[in-house]
Amino acid sequence: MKTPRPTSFDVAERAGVSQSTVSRALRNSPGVNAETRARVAAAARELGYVVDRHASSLRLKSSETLALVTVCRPGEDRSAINPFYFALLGSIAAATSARGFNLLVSFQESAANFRADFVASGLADAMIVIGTTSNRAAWDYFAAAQATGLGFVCWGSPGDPFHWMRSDNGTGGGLAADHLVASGRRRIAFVGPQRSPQRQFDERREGFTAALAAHGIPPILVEPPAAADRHAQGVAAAHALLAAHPDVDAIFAASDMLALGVLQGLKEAGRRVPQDIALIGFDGIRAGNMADPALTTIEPDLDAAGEALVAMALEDDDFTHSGTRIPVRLAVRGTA
Amino acid sequence: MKTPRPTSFDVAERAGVSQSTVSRALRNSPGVNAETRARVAAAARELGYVVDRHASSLRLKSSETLALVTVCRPGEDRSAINPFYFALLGSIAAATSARGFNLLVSFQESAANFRADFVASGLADAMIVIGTTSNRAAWDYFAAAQATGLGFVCWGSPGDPFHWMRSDNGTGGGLAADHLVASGRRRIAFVGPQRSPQRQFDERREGFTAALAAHGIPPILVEPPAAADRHAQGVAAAHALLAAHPDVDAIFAASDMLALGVLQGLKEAGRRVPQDIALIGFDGIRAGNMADPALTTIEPDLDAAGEALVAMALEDDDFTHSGTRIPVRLAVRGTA
DNA sequence: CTGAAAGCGCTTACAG
DNA sequence: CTGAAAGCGCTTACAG
Repeated sequence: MKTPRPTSFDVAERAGVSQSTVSRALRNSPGVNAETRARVAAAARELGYVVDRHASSLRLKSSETLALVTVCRPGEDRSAINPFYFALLGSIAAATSARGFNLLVSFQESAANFRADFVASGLADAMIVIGTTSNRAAWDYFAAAQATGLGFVCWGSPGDPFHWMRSDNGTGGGLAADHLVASGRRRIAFVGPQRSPQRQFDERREGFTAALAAHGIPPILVEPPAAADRHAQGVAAAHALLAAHPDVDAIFAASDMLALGVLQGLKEAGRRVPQDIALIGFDGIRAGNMADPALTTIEPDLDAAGEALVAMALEDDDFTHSGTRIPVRLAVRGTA
Repeated sequence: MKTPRPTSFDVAERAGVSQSTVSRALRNSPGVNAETRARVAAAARELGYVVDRHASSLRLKSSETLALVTVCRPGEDRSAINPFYFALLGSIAAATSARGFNLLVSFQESAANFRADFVASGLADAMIVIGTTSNRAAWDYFAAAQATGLGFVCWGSPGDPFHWMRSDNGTGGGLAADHLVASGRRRIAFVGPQRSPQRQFDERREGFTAALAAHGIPPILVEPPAAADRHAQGVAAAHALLAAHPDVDAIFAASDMLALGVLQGLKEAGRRVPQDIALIGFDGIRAGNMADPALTTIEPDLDAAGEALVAMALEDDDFTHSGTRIPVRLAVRGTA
């Protein structure tokens, strides 16, 4: 596994040129004779030579690498991470790779593995932080890191001091409300955190209630009971809602995981979806599409989200795009 | 964003020692006076100094980084990647981080972004390749890369020349068969690729049919029709199976995504699950748990898989653990 | 226990 | 267009 790797000096010797010429030829610097360049390329190929990225990065003071931190729930199994974040990770990876950059990922959940030194150590040129906003300790840690001068970009809305980007939540909430009202629903509930530090849930609720108000409908607001994860919270919330408002005929859940839990709760209670109760989620996760019926949802443009996050992290030194909204659309499927 | 970072010389000056002493103190080298060490640590903290990983890696010839490549289906949206691979990615990340290593991830799908030079460039110390075995071009590329001397570890069974690790598929197939027979099923089908290069599907089928044979039951074998993804293949396979064998009373699908598609197809055809037809999948993806009814499945121990893959990639220079089987268990939920 | 110095493998200003 | 040389920021053998 450990044959000493060839260096640019080995390539130089084989090509019969100096080491500096090898470097120039391989970096496509201007002013290298075409024939020389070809000879160097051939020698490099024959030797299986690849530029040492550490030496190169050290010299250039840039690593062409982006660090992506995903904040997890403490104790959460890695395979249980909200699939929305995995999907966002995928779109960030695509945007990173399109720029020829590498992506360093890190899942963090507690003081035992909090780390924000990717940029400080030169490992990465910029950092993006995504993941659950429910992990207070993690966000306090990153707030402290930011206070020391480290700039990074967040998805969601963990708090005011951060540079962030998030879905156009208000518009999404409005789309959900309009769709439910247009399909004849009148006793409409919002299931989602009301007193959370997570601004995006407030925005979804506010956009939703504002649109309902325009139709003269006051929403039923349901705070999901505490539970192991969003799905379990949704199940419990459905039962609580039905107990307090048996005549509810539509529900907008603040996230798909919550909505999938609500769907299960409604079925357990013998309610038919969408005949008895219509249901709309938020996020567009794939599992929603495989639910029965398939979950109608507000779907952010994930490709746009990944692209915008990476662009802001890598190219927008002053974070002038902080606060940008990612467009959402209503994806009508089976539940509403 | 670009204040010049402090170096070990800056720390040395502040602590009133030489640069070499700073390096030793910070690396916890033996033979550094405790008081000196403390002074250096304090100076580093005050300056916000972090060791430059490129300089360090260049000197040490080791990057403490693992590269993880996920092979995708060409044209596939990043958010549509089989969630099993995201879950595996998560468990690999956990095992990597437990060793204090960094994880570099790369999603690859076509010649436009094939890359295997993470180790050759010094960026990573080892490489793991996971993802769909259906992308022939990708695996040909990695086979060629391996032929040039690059060693890496794969999940699944893309082909014989690779060092691999995979689920105990045969045992899993047997568990599925025994469970179906024990619950009284007799007209039992296997839905999964029969003529694929993907050994793990063969193994699941073989373990399944062998166990069925012990009960004197011949299986109905169904090759899923070509479709956009496994889920769509499952839907189509269910319809094809019902057309050919209307009296089928149990199905074992080669993967959860396939099973979820089968479940949808069965519902479309008006069959009740599990009353009319029992269904078992393979993989233990989270979406299966949220299906209605929740999908009974064969679940590999993902934590063990991540740990074993990372250990083999990082610590097993001769790949002596190639061929290791990850244990699986039957997770009985709603569909069987 | 500590310091001066070499060297890891590059990139590029400088000189020709 | 090409080469000799400096220097990126570390780690560690060598000397004291």
